Amino acid sequence: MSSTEKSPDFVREIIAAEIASGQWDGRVVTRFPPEPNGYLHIGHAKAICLDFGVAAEFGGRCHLRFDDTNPTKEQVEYVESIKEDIRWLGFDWGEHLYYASDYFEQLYQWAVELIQKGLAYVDDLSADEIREYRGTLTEPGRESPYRNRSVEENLDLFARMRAGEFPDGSRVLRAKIDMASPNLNLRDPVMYRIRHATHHRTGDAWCIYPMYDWAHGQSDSIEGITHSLCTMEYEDHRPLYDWFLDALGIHHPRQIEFARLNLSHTVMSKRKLLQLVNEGIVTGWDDPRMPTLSGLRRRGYTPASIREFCDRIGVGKTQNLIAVELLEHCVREDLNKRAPRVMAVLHPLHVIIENYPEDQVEELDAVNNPEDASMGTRKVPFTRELWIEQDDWREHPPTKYFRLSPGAEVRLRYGYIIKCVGVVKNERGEIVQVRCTYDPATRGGATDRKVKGTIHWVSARYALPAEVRLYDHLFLTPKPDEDENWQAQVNPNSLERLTNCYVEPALANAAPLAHFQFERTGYFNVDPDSAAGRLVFNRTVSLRDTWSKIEKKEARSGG
RNA sequence: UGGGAGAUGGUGCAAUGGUAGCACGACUGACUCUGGAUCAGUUAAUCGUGGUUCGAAUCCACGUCUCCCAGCCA
Repeated sequence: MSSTEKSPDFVREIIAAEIASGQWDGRVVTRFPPEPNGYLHIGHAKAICLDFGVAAEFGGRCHLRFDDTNPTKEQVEYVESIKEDIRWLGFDWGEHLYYASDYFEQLYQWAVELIQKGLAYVDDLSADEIREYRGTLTEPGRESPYRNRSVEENLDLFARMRAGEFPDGSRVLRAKIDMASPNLNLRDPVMYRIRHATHHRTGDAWCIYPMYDWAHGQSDSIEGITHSLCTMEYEDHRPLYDWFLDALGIHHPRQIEFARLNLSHTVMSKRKLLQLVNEGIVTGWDDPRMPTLSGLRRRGYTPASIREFCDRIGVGKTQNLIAVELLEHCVREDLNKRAPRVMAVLHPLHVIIENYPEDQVEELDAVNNPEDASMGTRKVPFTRELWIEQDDWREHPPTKYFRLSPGAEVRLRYGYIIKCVGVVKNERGEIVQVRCTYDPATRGGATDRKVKGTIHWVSARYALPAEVRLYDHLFLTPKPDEDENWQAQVNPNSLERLTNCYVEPALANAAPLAHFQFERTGYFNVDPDSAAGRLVFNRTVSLRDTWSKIEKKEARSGG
């Protein structure tokens, strides 16, 4: 094994061993089974990369199957977004798009079969009574008084449940397993409940709907799935998964559980994400601060960076909390290679170059991406009046500050070396203008003069106004979930809108979602809110900032 | 006080009875027309106690701690 090669995770090890021993006829079929009750998030990306990745590596296939067994929570809007997000992430289910609802009739027939075998019964207990009869974690449950109805009566009642003769909640179909099992999932689990609700695909054809446990394994079986990969909380369900398949004597996939992804400074449960949306804490499922795939996409994350992230976090069984910094690292790494560089001033400060001719304009050559010469160069207009970053000028520079200050010199990126010769302040004593002179012999950096700092700039005459949205972690603490009052952890400053920014003219026609590096600042993309004449950018992630660390350290040591 | 699953640097993942390694982070330094990138280096870990063994992160025993399960959700 070469040192760069990653060792396979335990899931791939298991599958490889089975295939090597001749199981499954060498076929590997997996599935990604989302419920269309919300948008996909980065945690789903881990599962998608595993499900589709494993299938591809073993020459098999991966199905996309919507687990749509609960009409009251599901919507077509969600199925469309899920399909879009999976495609965007870079995976393809080909012909293999399925819905659990396609199997409702087969599931019904199999339920009838279990009734006939004496393995299922109709229960008239109410939901509350069923809970009461179920017992507790430490005490066994009790058998329902309806548990020993005749096969005929069960068949009749079940048929009438389907026919709509009974109101919601009046009866359920249960598997007859073991009310004393230490595994609660085996205490006669509910298979069907009555719900007179319109389903987004089957309409009003059904008023009884299968529960997850009853639908999932059998759907896997119908599709010939070999490996049903799911998260750890389903481990306790595996005995039930196996029980149904064995009772029916049908194709029996292997369920393997892995640990779900937890990411720092965010929440991942669909319930909580929905709450953030509904309560207006974010602007929608695709708010750039959300850990949803649509949010990450709008934020400027690339599919490759998310796939790389999923690859790096690995697949195991231990509960984890991945630092969001790793995700940020992955997107920087990817964007460093592909994002064109451009200059943009976020907090503008006016600079006048006193000895530069008023009417002169020079077109300076700028490199589009130093990491990739094939991306070429562009022209950037240089004029007497410029905008520079407020932070690139200090009246009283701290030590190790390499930028502009009274009497100091800096290089303007791709331009000239300038020297600060004065400032203009307003009545309140605020600096409104920095006066400089330039050295005409240093155009394009053509000099061996040593200047420590290089700063970015835009021409005041040619720059385009823009809005820039800066984002920070949605939550203040790494693990907001662990607090009952998780919403109190929301970061009130997770969004900062800068409406007075200037970008270089090359950005005039930037396409929505296009990625850029604003030199020395960070990676940004064009927000869909952007329009001609009203450019809007999102900061995907800042550049690594060594200076801010130095500054903090100096401040700490009293320097 | 039921059942299930886990525990390796700050974080995540390896090592499958034989030198505890990789990545992120943090910290040094080199280089640089981005205080970016790149390069070199440093830091830092086997939950505890016993046992088996020439040798234990790995096997055994007993503890400890964490997570999941009492939906007619998935």
